[in-house]
Amino acid sequence: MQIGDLAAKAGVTPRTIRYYEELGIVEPEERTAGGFRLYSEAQLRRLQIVQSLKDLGFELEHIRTFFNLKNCTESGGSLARTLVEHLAEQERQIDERIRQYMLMKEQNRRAVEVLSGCFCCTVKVVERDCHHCEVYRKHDEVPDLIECAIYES
Amino acid sequence: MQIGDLAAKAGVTPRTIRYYEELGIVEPEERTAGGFRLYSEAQLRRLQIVQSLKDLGFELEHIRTFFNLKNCTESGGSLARTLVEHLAEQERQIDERIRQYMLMKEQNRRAVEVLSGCFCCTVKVVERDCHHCEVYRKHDEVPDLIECAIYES
DNA sequence: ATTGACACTTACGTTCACGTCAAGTACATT
DNA sequence: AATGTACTTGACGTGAACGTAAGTGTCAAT
Repeated sequence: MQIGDLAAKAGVTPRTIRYYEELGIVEPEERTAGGFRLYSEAQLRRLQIVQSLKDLGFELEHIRTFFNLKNCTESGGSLARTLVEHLAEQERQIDERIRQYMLMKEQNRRAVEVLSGCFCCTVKVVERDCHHCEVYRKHDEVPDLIECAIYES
Repeated sequence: MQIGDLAAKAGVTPRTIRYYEELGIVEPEERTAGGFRLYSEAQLRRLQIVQSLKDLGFELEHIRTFFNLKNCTESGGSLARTLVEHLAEQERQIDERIRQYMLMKEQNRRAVEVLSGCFCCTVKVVERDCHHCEVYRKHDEVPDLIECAIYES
């Protein structure tokens, strides 16, 4: 399988594959006498794994270290532990990301709530009876829609 | 308040503030005779709003148009809808990401389980007589990423 | 008046994940 | 042997959000 075929199957461009090779993420299984890269299903699977990891928000450098981890045989029997440690660290990062997303979600929810429920908070319009706007009117400020959305719930 | 003070209060660098000014997001309230930018609490609040919007995934260019939109009366109430739509889409993406992370966490947990309990599961070694390996091989349950780590080389 | 801390503009540098040429080479088919 | 397509390496380009440096000016205080 040449690089173009692999690229098509993996849904990426040849450039992407060469870039990954440059980073040490995917190596061609072999080369033709003329220098053409040749791949097998194994590389396709690896590319798919890379896509998954990318979708999860991991950077290519991180992905590379993950793949390299298993190529380091000198650690001998402790490799299992190394992997476990790596995975533990990964889990901490996942937890942190989930926490961040939860926070974003909460902010998001509040923003949507305000924007949906408070139609008086439109451009340059200050309704007299709107609680949200009232705060701003007191300070003689035209309510900023976005301010209102983010901070007043 | 000079740019350095504002930057400190907003938790950004002066460069960032100048950059925002360049983009038309934050203008100094006035300038000294010598050209120093002077700010008030209003600009601090706006910077905080920008941070919030950034956290919500908006790009600076997008943020700029939002701020500009509120100064243009003809947009009427459509700005609120635009924002709500964006936030709804944003929420879907957040949910999806959280779901993915949860999946990954589960995969991770199982991988740690295997690796901790089964020391034969080192790189390139899948012991035929290993109970743990056998179980996971039978049920084809070894998670993708870790399968790669354990079974491939 | 001098110092030191801060500010000013201009402009090039950085990171990430590739895109996009360019000039030349290889492979498969006719 | 000729053709057409895909491949090769190398190098420069992209965009978002700033970082960093150079050279110079300003402000408040001593």
